[in-house]
Amino acid sequence: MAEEKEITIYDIARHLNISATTVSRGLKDHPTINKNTRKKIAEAASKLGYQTNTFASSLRSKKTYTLGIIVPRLNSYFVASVLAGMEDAADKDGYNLIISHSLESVSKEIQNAQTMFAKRVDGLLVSLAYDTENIDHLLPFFNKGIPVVFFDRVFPHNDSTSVIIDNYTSAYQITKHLLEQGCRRIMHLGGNMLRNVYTERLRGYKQALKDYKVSFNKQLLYISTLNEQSGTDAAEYILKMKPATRPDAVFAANDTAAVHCMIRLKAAGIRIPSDIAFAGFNNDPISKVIEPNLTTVNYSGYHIGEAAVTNLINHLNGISSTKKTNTIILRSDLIIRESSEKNKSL
Amino acid sequence: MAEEKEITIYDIARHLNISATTVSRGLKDHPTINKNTRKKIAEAASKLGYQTNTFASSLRSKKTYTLGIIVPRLNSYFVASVLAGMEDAADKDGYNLIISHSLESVSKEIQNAQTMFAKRVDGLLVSLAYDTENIDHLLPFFNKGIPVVFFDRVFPHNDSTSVIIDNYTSAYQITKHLLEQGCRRIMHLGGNMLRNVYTERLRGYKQALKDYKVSFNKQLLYISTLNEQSGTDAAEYILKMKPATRPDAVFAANDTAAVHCMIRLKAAGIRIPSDIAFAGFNNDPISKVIEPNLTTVNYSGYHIGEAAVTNLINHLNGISSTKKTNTIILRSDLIIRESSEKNKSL
DNA sequence: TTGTACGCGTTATCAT
DNA sequence: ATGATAACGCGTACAA
Repeated sequence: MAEEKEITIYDIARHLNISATTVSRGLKDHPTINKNTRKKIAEAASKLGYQTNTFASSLRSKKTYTLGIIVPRLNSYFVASVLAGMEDAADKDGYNLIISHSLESVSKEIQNAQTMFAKRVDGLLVSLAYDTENIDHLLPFFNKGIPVVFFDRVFPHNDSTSVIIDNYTSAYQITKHLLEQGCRRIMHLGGNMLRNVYTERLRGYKQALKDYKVSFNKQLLYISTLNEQSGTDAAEYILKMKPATRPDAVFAANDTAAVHCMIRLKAAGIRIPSDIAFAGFNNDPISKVIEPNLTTVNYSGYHIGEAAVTNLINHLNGISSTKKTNTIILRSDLIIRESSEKNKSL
Repeated sequence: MAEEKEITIYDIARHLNISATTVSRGLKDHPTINKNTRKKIAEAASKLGYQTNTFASSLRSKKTYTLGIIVPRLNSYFVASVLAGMEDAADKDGYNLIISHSLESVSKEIQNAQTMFAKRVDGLLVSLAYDTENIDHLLPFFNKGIPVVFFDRVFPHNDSTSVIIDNYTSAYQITKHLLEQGCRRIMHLGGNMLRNVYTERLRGYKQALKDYKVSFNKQLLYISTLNEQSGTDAAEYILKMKPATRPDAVFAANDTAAVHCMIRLKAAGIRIPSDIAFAGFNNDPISKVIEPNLTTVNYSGYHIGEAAVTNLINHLNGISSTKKTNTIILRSDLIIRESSEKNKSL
């Protein structure tokens, strides 16, 4: 209840019989301040319980030490890992995060971008919504010179850095792996073709087929939102096919779809991997729980988040420029588990 | 590169030949402003591309429209759901979230609290770290009258609201269910006894045993951090017991521990539920993937987050007081799946 | 090395 | 219904 007045640099100044300017400088280790005075200022500050007023500071300096983050959805294990990495990297340099989600819709994404802009974030980190077709809503940032870093679901843009993994190669490897297991009718569960991650995974899939002289079959491409329901639906789609034309393998663009497709197929008596081999993408916790364990691509959301923020902060500090480093590609590895080991099974 | 100057209310004022005061009032729908002037102001504002400077506003009004959130860890499905609920509720009233994680350690939690305080958040939402023993680090908030809302992992405090579920009753119900399946040697995998959620779950477990005249056996209580490794370790612990003294059921305080304990036991040839029945807590996605599907307690992180933020904002608006509503208990339901249906199996 | 004086953009107070 | 003015707390050009 005691509405105590805030301690300001003036209080410290008065306390020490020096000027507020000196206090201001002393507090941020300005080079021209006497070591002794600086020490006295620090002591007085902590004694009086001084706390920098970030608004006053931001108002003057135009710096907020706040980064804006827009993710498609908060409740996903991958996104949560990314945020953890971002928070750690930001914290290390004294930055805070303002986080919002687009719920996979452009309109909310636009609104979020406006909020971030109004809040004057020092930089923006974005993973695009499912249906975003252009990035006009980010123009205010570009025009004002506020750095934007895309991660995972990126958009080609000259002045921005993108932090991704090599989706093409990973998809290629996983498809190649299935081909080497003897699979020839490999179905692909893909996502929205507006998003690089899904087009690249499809591209890798197609290229692998080509390299193995397997022609691409449109019937074996199933595009969806890749959620639990989509996985189940894909299974129904497969079950409706004549047994002879059914796929002998499924490569899903994420683990959620793969796993729920598996569950439905298993319930229908399909054996995995002997009838149909499976592979997913993400190395989600569920991939280690499903039986048989799911072959997938592991990549660290944590490191993506960390790299994205570190790059952004470096840029803010003038250490690196977003023009110089346009794309950061993080490692991703194929993890082979029983769901695709056709030769070992039985 | 074009470092354009920001548009201020003075620019609008000049544009319309009125005073900045009027503009300020018009912009926020102050009652004493002429409808017509208000309209003109709004038009000029959008025409000139005006954006409120939140720092200047916060500096003057002492209001930040920002809520601080401290969670134990970001990368958990439950936490992610909570954040989604919080973000939606906050967004509805124009509030932003600054999110940080304690990584389950008090020291980081203390540091986070200081940052939040320095950033002058209007309110704080906290779920405590694993080893937090007191909340002295929140005293600055209490002293300054900044409302604090605890959620999930709460701490008894008179001036704060807690948003939780009835962990005791849920644990009681789940234990009762196992007892009714005929289980008599029910093992409990519990968490840190500093945290309400785990003490309450243990309490419910014990009470159910008592009501069914089953004496509590210390050997059947396994306290851990409840992560994947802990689940596996618990399984090893069980496997080391003489078969005759092994539990005939396991009730874990979260799904992660339950599932990974199951996986290890299954690998050792133990049949579930016939040899050992299983129940978890959380209704995590993995509970629907493990075979047999895991009996658990479902409760919505989303709603917890939503309720916590809504309550906090209501309090800030003076609609409700944290003194009046001290605890909000959200519904949670027992979900019975095959992992515990002893009578149906075989 | 330290101090003076002013401005950042908004809102509260008091006046008209 | 509108305006003039000061104040919020800090940072910096300029001065000493």
